[in-house]
Amino acid sequence: MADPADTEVNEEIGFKPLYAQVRERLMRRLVSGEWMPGMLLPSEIELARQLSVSQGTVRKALDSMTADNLVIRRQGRGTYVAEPEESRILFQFFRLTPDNGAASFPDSRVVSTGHAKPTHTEIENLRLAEGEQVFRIERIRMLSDQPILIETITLPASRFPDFDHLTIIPNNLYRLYSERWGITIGSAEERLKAIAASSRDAKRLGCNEGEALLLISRVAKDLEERPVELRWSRCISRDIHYAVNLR
Amino acid sequence: MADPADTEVNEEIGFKPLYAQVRERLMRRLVSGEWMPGMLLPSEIELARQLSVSQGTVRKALDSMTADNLVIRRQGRGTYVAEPEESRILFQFFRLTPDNGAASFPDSRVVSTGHAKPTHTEIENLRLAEGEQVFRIERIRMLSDQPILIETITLPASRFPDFDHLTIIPNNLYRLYSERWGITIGSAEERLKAIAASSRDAKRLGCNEGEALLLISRVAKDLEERPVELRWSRCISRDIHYAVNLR
DNA sequence: AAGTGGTCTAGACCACGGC
DNA sequence: CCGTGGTCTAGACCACTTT
Repeated sequence: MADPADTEVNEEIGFKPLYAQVRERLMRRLVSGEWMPGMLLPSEIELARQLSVSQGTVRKALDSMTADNLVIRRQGRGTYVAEPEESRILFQFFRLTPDNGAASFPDSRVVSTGHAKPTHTEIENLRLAEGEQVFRIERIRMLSDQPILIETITLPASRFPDFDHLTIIPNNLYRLYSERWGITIGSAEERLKAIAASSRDAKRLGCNEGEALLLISRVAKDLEERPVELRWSRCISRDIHYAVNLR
Repeated sequence: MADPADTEVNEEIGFKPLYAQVRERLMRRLVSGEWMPGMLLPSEIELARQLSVSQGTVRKALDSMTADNLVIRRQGRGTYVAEPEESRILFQFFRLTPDNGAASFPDSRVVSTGHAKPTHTEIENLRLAEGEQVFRIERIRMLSDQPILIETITLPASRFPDFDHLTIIPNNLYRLYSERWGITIGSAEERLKAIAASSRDAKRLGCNEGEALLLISRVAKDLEERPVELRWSRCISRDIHYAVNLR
């Protein structure tokens, strides 16, 4: 029962190590909603028994999921599904940092919301089907009461039914996606450019028209790597920078 | 001999797993220059014998070094010290990508070079000692013959003796650092802002004064995490973006 | 004391590359 | 063919957390 060839057929060129197959089977249970954020997973030994592999193989699968921030392991307690908790989101998905001092979660003020027909860019980035509608949110975010950025968030209406029924839009959207629609954001791709502030953005941000702004466009993806959210942020980078670690 | 406590003293709170100790011992041999880029390391079994640990422990140490791009493992051949080769550098340290098309290594044209007294910023970022001199390079980089960025590179003169004796300054500086001074760049921290083009930069880049530019400031570090190079790049981001993957 | 993840070992077989 | 790294297993002990 320990032979890789026993548990799954290896046809043609497509060999996959057993631990990768185990990871996929665990991922399926995550995606299906069987294991919700915050929940305790079965122990390594129990999972090994269920999947008919050794504890070491389960461990290697769980280690790779830990590296991707999908689960959190605590010695003596067990393995938990990662939660979209503020401090983690801040660390993982928010790269803006004050030039002096530590990063913190910025407050938000919603400017507008509503359904719309998607633009060409939105259709491409969110891989929308023909005729699919989107929901847009525009909001201003501030650090210590200073507006620092204005962002336009676009969601495929089909994956977020009744978004417009929300009475309030919380600061931490990724937690909302998870709790209300069971959608977990697992990764994101960001692209940065420098642009000149439009008169509209300048007015909202309280800066000069034509001032250089950092434009951050983000495509956030779920656990199956499907694009879920498109976000355009225009940011005053006078006292703030975008930080990246290269290794 | 397999007991962690045997091989190194674990005092007070400072426990370190055996594989981490092995990694440190291997790192020491890398840093010392015993193993130069491109060289073949001893096999896992041989290293295990030398260090009196199991092959699995050596493997865990080498795996973590692989994750940090310090060594490259090839099944059937062996484990090699990573080289500052163009395609790898491009992937690891160069995040600028054309909006349409793949990234490529930009050409360079040196504008000026010379020794100088460091600025306050340079002293801080490079952690220079009192009175230490720096060497500065200013160059323009182009993609398909279009100037896209101008960069100012600052090096501590003490770590790069006779830099001014160079007849030509190659495009791939990190390979030069490695071959000429045995300095390997292992990681870098980048900070991005949007700024308005100065008249000087505008002239050199062929853009309008006041146009929004992407400012990228990078501190590159050696294998011991000591800062080695400071680089300020001002980039025209009209048809180019800075790409980041968040996971 | 019992259960969990974390570390370490030893041995087996496989896939790959060069002889 | 042999030696390499890659995978998988089984079993031991450790450190941590809860009961």
